[in-house]
Parts: sequence; C-alpha cells; structure tokens
Amino acid sequence: MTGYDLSKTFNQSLNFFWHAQMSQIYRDLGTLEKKEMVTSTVEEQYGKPDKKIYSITPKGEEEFSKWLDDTDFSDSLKYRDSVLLKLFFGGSGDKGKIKAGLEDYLALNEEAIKEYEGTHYYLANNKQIIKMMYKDDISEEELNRNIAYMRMTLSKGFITAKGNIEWARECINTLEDL
Amino acid sequence: MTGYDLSKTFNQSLNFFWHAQMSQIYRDLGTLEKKEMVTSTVEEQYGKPDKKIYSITPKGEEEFSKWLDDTDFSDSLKYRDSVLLKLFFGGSGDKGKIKAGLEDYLALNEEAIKEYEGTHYYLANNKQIIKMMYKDDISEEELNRNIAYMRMTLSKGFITAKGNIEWARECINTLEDL
DNA sequence: AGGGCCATGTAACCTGTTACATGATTGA
DNA sequence: TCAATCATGTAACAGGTTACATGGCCCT
Repeated sequence: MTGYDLSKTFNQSLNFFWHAQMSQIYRDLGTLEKKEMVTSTVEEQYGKPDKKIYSITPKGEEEFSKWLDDTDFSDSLKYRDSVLLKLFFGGSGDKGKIKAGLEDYLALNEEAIKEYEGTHYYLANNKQIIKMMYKDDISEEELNRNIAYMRMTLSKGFITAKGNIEWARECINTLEDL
Repeated sequence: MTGYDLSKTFNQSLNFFWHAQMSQIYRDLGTLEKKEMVTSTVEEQYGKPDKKIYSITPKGEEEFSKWLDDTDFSDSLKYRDSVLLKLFFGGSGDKGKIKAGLEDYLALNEEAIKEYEGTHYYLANNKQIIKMMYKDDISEEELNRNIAYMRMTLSKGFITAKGNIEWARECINTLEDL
C-alpha cells in the first residue's frame, strides 16, 4: 500500500481505537524503511503525484509476529481521560457548563453507537472488500476468523460507548441534585 | 506543594485516569514557573534534601479556571487501546496466547474494581485528609460538592472496569468456539 | 546489610499533533 | 468557482517515558 492508502484504511477500520495523522504515517514509513522492515517501489502516474508503494519484508513480518505474540495487556488499564481530569476538579467550575458538556458527550456516544452498528452491518455484507485488506489468496475460513477478531474490537466499541452513556446519565442526575 | 508531594497526591487520587512520572512533574513545574503560573520558595531541611514548595499565582489561577471552563469533551472519544489494535490482527496470532492475555486482563480489571471499592470507602471516611487537598478554609458544603465530583470520576472507573470484564468474557467465549 | 522513603533533577528518546508547502483533476 | 480527492512530504512543537545521578535517614 501507499501511505495515502494506509491512512484511508486506518480511518475506515481501526479508527475508533487507533488513529494517525498522514504526516505521522509518512514519517513512520520512512523510519520503517530505514530499519528494513518495509521496502518501496515508485509507480509513475500522469496528472497525479507518483505513488510510492510499500511492502513488508521478511524482517518486518518477523517483527510484526513478535509484536502479536506479546499478549501482556496490562498497559491498557493505564487509561487517560481529560474529561475525568476536569470533572475531578469540577467543584471549582461552572455546574451548568459541565452539565452541558456531559450532554454533548452523551449525544456523541449515541452517534458512535450508530456508527458501530453500520460497521457491524458492513462486516456481514462486504467480505470481498475485507478480503482485499489481507493477502489475496486468503481462505474462507481464515477470512471468517479475521472477521471474528474484528467483531471483538467492534464489541469493545459498543460496550465502551454504552458505559459512557450510562455514566454520563448518572453524572447529569447527580449534578441536578447538587 | 513540592514536586514530590504532587507526585504522591497524583498517584493516590487521580492515578486511575491520569498519571505522571516524577521527572515530568519536575520539568513541568519548571516550565510553569517560567510562565509565571506558579512561584516557589525553598525550605531548608537537615538530613534531607531541601524542599522546593510551589504555590499557584493569580495568573495561574486564571489559566486553571479557563481550562475548567472549556467543557468540550469530544476529544475524549478518541480513545487509543493497544489491546484492540492487537486483537484486530488477532487472526494472524496465537489463539491460546491471546486467550491467556485476555484472562489476565480480566483479572486485572477485577483487582481494579476492588481498589475502587477501597477508594469509595476512603472518600466516605477521610474527609479531613481530603480537606487538605483544597484550601484549608473550605466549607463543609464545598467539600461535599468536591467529593461528589470525585465520586463521579470514581464511578467512571467502576463502569469502565465492568465493561472491560464483560467484554473480556465475551471474547474468551468467542475464542473457545473459534 | 539491604531496601524503602525522602527529595532533587537532567538528558535522550519516542510518539503524536499542527502548520506549512505543492499542484493537477474532478464533480457540484 | 469552490471544495474535495489524489499524493507527497518537512519542520517545529508538545507531551510522555526511561535511564541516569546524588545521598542521607530509618527500619528490619
């Protein structure tokens, strides 16, 4: 893929739990190339800028599978949230503004759920497109397995958004009684 | 407070949604002083290193209340999680290892819940200590209001951890059938 | 004798964001 | 005519982590 393709794929699939700026993708592809994890070939185009197509090297595959093998998930508990930081000091702030902020937050989470429902539907009906994200010669079983894993990440999105909504409702009620 | 005190307070109270290394705290106190948001006085100690006690300036208070007033929480939806990133590509990894990782993750979240229960209890029974975190002349109502806000952040911890557990159980079941 | 607490920081590094720069094609 | 899409990137900055450096006190 090119950096541009990667950026699009990124924003379509794993966007809700990982995102990257184009500038970061281009820079990181450069460093990956220096480390010989990827190689690139340039494809000329007319009327458009040339494409720089990257492929993973055996060394890169090895590194990727090492990364996959590390299943220590304890880091993911160290979670950072500026909403909570702000609410922690909320007593010194404006109650009305905080309530309004939480109402927006609630609405955003409801929108997110709708988006995830769309993706859920998409995963069920666009296997061909998903196939393209992997090697072309992927088997039906392998594809289904990959889709099962994608569904797990999606499920996390649902549960997180529902939790956010539950929490925001609870906070709004508390604020009304305060 | 001194940098050291801040670090301890940090790790005791807002640790679960915000954390900082000592080196970061010392560095940031330095930049805050340059920006005239805080001032410092040195207190000599014998047998121990001298203390450098920081206080917020009026300019700092103003900046803080500006920060509090910005209640746009939409950023907090952009959430990043390496567990999900890894699970997204899980189909290429080792099923058994992933399952084991998720089981550890589940256990860690159960521990977190126990910790939050402890904090919940603490908030109810240690008002004097909490009082110290604010100005000394804080009124009972103001203190209770602040505690209510702290409880809201704590509640987020509970809901998040419960969601994590629910999700991990679901994934483990899916993996068993895969 | 060894570990933990007190208390300060610096330096290098890694990761992510924002702003800037270029320029043709295509569709509303 | 204006915005979006295609396609590349650089530079500066912001925020966070890791490793290093110092050194006495107190408790087991």
